[in-house]
Amino acid sequence: MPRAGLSRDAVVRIAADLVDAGGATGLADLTLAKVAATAGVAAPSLYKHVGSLADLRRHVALVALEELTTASAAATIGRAGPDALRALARTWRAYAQDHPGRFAAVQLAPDPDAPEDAEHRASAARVVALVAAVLQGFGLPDDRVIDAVRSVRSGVHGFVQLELSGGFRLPEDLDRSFDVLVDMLVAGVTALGDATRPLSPEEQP
Amino acid sequence: MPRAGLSRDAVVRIAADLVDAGGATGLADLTLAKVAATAGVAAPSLYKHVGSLADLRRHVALVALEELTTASAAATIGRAGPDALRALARTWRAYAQDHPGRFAAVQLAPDPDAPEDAEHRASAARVVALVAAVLQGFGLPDDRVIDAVRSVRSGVHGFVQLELSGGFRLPEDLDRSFDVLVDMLVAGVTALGDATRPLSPEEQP
DNA sequence: GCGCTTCGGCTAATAGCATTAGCTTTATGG
DNA sequence: CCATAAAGCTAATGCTATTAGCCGAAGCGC
Repeated sequence: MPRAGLSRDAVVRIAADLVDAGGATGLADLTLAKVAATAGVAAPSLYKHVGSLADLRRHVALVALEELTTASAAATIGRAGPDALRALARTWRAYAQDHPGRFAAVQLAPDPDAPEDAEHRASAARVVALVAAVLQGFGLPDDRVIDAVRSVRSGVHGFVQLELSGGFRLPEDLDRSFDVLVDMLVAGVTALGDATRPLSPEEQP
Repeated sequence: MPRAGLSRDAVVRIAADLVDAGGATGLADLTLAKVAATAGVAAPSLYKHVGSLADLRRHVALVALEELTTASAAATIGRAGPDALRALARTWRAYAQDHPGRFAAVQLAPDPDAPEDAEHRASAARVVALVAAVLQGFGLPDDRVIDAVRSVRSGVHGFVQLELSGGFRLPEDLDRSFDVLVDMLVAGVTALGDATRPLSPEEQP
């Protein structure tokens, strides 16, 4: 009986692909049985590489977070302000469309206390830090950055989530609606900076 | 052997309560076994009142949609424009905090084709129509209403979702962040109306 | 009050899942 | 060439949903 030559990474990769193939509910529908069948292995064998089904889901989330961070960084490099924010939003939506299951995994919140979730927490924090960095270009006061980050995450995340779970009816015009939302966020974050910055000469009343 | 006196509504109510007790993941964690235990009945007996576990989840979603619609209507009656929109947003967040499991069920998208989902589709459409009605007060051009509705839903839904799934770190300042987001949406929708409306006399350049 | 029908419960059985325990074989390193 | 660790296996447990078929309780016509 030849050996399958699995590894933890291989198992996670198989799971990530299965999860994407299952669309928006792919993560919920993930089972060890399917992973084992795809890998050509008996289900209990997976426990040599992964702690549990929940553990596997967490690792899929990690992969997704890393990919999303990498793509976001690539998309925003060399850009600043509204330009960077738009690129960031576009990247997130594109990632969700290309990887619906993985994107659902991004939503999995790590346990704030569990030590085995430390890597997950760090990875999630990296994405948030990236958003914060992009928003730095808007000259926000320090204590408003967190509000802006949360607003942007909420808007983009909410749109993408609704879109890929079928929450919007007409499939047409979705691109335009997304642009409208992103414009709102850009304007909102800009206003958040202006509200507390001293007026420039040409803005003087 | 005395009879339990169940009904479909009673079963759904028990399920809805269980789902709320389970927090953000309560809907995913719902099982017929738990419902049966709570009702004091054997699991197969539930099939006299409900078609399947998925069917039960769908009915929970229906209850949640109805409750959310009722609460939203009550909160926005007698209000218009920004005032109404703010009240709507506040109501959604409050509902999600009071009923995290039910709110997660709201996210369940009905099958656009399945005949048994007709009621679900109608109920979901009612909430959307209510949002559209609230946004009427902003004087948007007809073909922009849909963009505004989607943006508002995305922003509010996304924030609430992230909040109750633990996606935000510091529990403090969440109220302020939510206010910032809602202000962005109000300003954004207002701007969407102004952009295409002829300028009033005092706005003439 | 009597019987019939319907309805709401039951038990038993099947099948799929995650997970644990313990065995066996393969690779690997000395 | 052998010892050991890693990676697979089968068997077993216990949970889940779901189906089938039984049986007593409630309500109805008479």
